[in-house]
Amino acid sequence: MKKKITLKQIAKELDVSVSTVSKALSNSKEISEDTTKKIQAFAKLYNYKPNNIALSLKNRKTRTIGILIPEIVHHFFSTVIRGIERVANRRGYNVIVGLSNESFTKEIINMEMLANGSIDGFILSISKETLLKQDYHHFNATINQGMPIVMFDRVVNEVDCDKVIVDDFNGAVKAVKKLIENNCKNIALITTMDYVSVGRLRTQGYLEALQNSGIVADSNLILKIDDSLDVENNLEILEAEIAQFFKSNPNIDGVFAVNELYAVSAMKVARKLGFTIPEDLQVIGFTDGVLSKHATPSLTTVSQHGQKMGEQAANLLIERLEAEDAETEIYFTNNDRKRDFIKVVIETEIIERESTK
Amino acid sequence: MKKKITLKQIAKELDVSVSTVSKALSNSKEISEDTTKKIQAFAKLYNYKPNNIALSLKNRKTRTIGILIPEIVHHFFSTVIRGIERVANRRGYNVIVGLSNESFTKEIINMEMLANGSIDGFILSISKETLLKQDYHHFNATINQGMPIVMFDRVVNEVDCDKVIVDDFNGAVKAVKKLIENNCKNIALITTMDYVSVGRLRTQGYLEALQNSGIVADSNLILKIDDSLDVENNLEILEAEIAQFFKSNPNIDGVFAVNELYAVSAMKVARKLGFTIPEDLQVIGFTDGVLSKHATPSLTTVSQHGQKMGEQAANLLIERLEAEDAETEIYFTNNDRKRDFIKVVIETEIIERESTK
DNA sequence: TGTCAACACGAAAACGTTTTCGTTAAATAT
DNA sequence: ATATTTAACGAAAACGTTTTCGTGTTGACA
Repeated sequence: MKKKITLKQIAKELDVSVSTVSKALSNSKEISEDTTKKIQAFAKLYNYKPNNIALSLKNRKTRTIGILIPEIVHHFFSTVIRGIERVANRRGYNVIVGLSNESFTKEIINMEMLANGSIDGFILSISKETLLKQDYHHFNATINQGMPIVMFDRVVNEVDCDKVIVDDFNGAVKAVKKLIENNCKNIALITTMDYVSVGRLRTQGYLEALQNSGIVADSNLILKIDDSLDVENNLEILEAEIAQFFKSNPNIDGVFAVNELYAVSAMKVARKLGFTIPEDLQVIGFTDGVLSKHATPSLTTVSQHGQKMGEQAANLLIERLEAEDAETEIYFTNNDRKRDFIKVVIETEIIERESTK
Repeated sequence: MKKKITLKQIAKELDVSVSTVSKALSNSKEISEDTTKKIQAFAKLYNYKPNNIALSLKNRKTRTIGILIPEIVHHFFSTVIRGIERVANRRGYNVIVGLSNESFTKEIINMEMLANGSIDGFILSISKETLLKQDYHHFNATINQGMPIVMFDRVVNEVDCDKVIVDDFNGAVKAVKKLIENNCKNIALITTMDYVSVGRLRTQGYLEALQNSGIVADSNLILKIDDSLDVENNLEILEAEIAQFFKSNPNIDGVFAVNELYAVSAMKVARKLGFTIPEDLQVIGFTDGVLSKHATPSLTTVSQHGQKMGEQAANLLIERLEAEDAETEIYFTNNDRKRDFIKVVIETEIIERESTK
């Protein structure tokens, strides 16, 4: 077992100083051609690679990005990670991921664990519990310590940082508008409780689209699911609620659901109740994932472009990190003040499939 | 912006030495009660947390685990990550993830990027391209450098390390046996090309189950999909192949597919061709993911227990890491030799849903 | 009064780098 | 012949810790 070799060992072996080895390996012209050749050959032979931790300590930066998300077994979040990883890797960064599991406490613990030097900045999406508590001190605390944060999807005005979101509002507007154009007269909304910001925005979009077309919203046509319970493992409850909803409102001919699962479940229930899709009932979901694509009938959705969000977030973060570098290196840089925080809005797009006419 | 405070700054502020501060914070009884109190109060006030990088450098271990997987937008892999993260976090470790994207080169680059001190050990699943090339030198190289590896799911005999796999063979046997018991007479297999080990094992299981029941396998009933093409984005090709397959073999009354997508696609195609499921045709897939649960009809599957695999893998790795620690700390430990490499086999389980009788 | 422990703390090394600043010897310029 | 530059290298500091080994000051004891 040959442990990784260090500069010191190379130096000893070749009977030169550590500094000489370091310089030779970086092709410093302080070192003679002969010794440089000799040292580089030796280093190559022993497959020398500088120790990352030592470099991190010296440079006071780790070139790794911390990702903190509520849940990883989730198509949307994994596409975001893929996006982040893509650009991070391309730009020479690593990513380290933490999962809050939708818990406030785990979010804090994870942040503290990573904020002590392990990473240069965060990309995160806020946990449900945190949104409920509306306690954002941990975000502001880490920002105050000089560690930049980029938030995506589930963001919040109370924290000053770069943000990447999808245009939930207009996405919903587009979807409902499409249903209206397709001649739906009684469009239902299946949504979550209000505290997750994205759910609220999509609900507002629904209302807006109706109003724009001169339709008065009927509160009976809005079904709010309590998503504090784990729906994935309580599918029957969800389906029962939806069934009840359809039975109380037999005139429904269009459904807009704020996520994929609700939409697919709605289709499933509706078909059992005798609806034909899209003839009797048209359905549009939000978030374009695997379910939408493979459902029967396949689901028309509002695409969220998770990967693009991840890429944008990573670019924002890295640019800020490297701007900071420049700022400390160049002494007087008043002309190049830190840029303001920006909010990137990713446009949504309707992907038409079989669940609409 | 208050940057994180260091021992040195505390020492200066309180006019003591760095060593005193360090000892006081760890409650060393070398330090008087008075100074200890004072220092701890000050540290708490300024929210002192030791710098992780410095600790890593000093201890020559990072308490972080490197995960290297072919793809993250994939239900199975994300459940594995969830499992790893769960136990890693519980045992005080972080996880850093790299994606090989099924590419040999990216796998190597990622490994080298992480192996230079950033992590203590790897948990990985081999990329398709690597399996094709059968070139495993990078795995053996990192192991030789003293960095332990745990492989899961896609493993290979040529590398000596701990492994966690599912019982692909017996899972397939069980599934096909179930179809036979359910009175299927002509059971088809939809599988991949042979080079991914798991596909091969599942195929063998299929053959074994047939043979056990005295049925001669019919090669016409085996459809091999070339999964080098990106099926997710070429669904039509996949479906066309399957349709052709059904048409050439109209007597098929049972299908075993080596993954979820093939199974769901088979159901979709079959229904379009007029089959009723499960009456005319019964289907079982491998890998229990979102698709299986939400398909119509929902799919009977062989569950892979991704999360459990992740947990087992993490435990194996961490135990080995901490055994190494013990070995270097206690000088004579001949009685406690390094344990042999073990292969944990996770039992599969059939989850019955609507696609079988 | 002199010896020795106990106490409370500091100095320094170590982890693996990079970089600044010497230092020596040879080469060139004056 | 003397002064100055240049080439080639080494020493040491720094990043933030922990830990080993002093060291000086007490107080107790003979």
